[in-house]
Amino acid sequence: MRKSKKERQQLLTTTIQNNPFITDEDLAEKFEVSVQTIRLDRLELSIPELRERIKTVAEKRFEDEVRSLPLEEVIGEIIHIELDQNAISIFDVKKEHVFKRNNIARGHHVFAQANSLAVAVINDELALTAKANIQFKRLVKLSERVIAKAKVTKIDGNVGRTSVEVTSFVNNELVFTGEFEMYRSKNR
Amino acid sequence: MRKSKKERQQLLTTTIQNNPFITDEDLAEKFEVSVQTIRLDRLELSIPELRERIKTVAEKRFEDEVRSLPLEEVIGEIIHIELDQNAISIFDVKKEHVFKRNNIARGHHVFAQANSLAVAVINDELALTAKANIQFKRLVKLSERVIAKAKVTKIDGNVGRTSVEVTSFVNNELVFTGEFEMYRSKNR
DNA sequence: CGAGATCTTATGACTAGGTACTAATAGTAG
DNA sequence: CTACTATTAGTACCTAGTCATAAGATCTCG
Repeated sequence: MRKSKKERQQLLTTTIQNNPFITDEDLAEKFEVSVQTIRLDRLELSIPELRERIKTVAEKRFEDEVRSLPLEEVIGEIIHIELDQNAISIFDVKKEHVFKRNNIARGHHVFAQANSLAVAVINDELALTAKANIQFKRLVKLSERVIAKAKVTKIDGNVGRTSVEVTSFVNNELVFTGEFEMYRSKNR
Repeated sequence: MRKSKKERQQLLTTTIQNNPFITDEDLAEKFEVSVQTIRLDRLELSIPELRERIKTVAEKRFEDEVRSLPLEEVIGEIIHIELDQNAISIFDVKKEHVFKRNNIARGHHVFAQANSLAVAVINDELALTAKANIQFKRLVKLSERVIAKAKVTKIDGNVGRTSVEVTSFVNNELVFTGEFEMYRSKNR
């Protein structure tokens, strides 16, 4: 039994919400219409294509992961700080921070140092990472000393966001850069 | 300065781990090699393509969502149960379960009924949804009564997984089906 | 140094899952 | 019947690859 357009579109919305991984072809089969009709429906309903939907779900997951890092604890030792200005921390790479087979530091330790410093430099105990754009420039090895320098580049009081740039060095060689966008609780 | 293949591949692994959303083209630029070389590297390292990586991240997120539903509470009323065999529950759709504009039930309530029944039918207090393959067949409306029937289709003691099939009806009309794969704590 | 091995690059054919556009057909209402 | 809406089909193009082949560049070792 064929459904009315109105009915089909409503069920389509629900179906996609509950399974973002479904192709237009499978939807066409499920609703007993052509692929083109499904696409017209999606267009009308402003529902993005499969890959875009998947990407959106994945980005949420990625954000979740970035956020769930242990922010309470500063990774490394802060040797200088001017709140809402800049800060510097030192992190010595130890055995437990590296892969056993090659003594290369796991990426997330370097990231964690930078991220926690980005949090610490903000004059707000409840600051939280909203977004991060990061780059690893060079491998970091066992026994190396990572110097992270954080600089607050923008404070936007209206939307409660603060931008922090972190660069990390080993012996004056750049090993990591990150641009962090942070929530501040004061204006949230 | 160009890196050795070995060095490049190690850094490539880390870079992708930390940013699964990066294209081969961006990687090629970053490492100052051709796109083909990046692809050969990925092949050698068994790192999947962008879209596959994104899908994997998204699937994890989706699973997280399915799992984070409130499983402790049975949605609806259980009117029949034979543990590790089958079960039936009733769920009356109320005002708070529907969209205001059209009185159609939000998909996740129908799912939650089925999922919680799948949990309840298992003779294990700590059962958890590992995976679900679900289909909405028909819209469910305000004041309709959803009858969910769960059947345990497979108990695999070795890997601690149990399969449960749930079908939901309104006035004997099929509105939802789901196949749930559950963790059981006893053999986990 | 030269040969062989390894690595890198380029090209072409193909895939999946679309978007955008055009046009024809079918169904419905006045 | 006409006008409108809904549906279907087809074409050209896109992105981000995979796979295969082959040539060029670089490295290593005798």
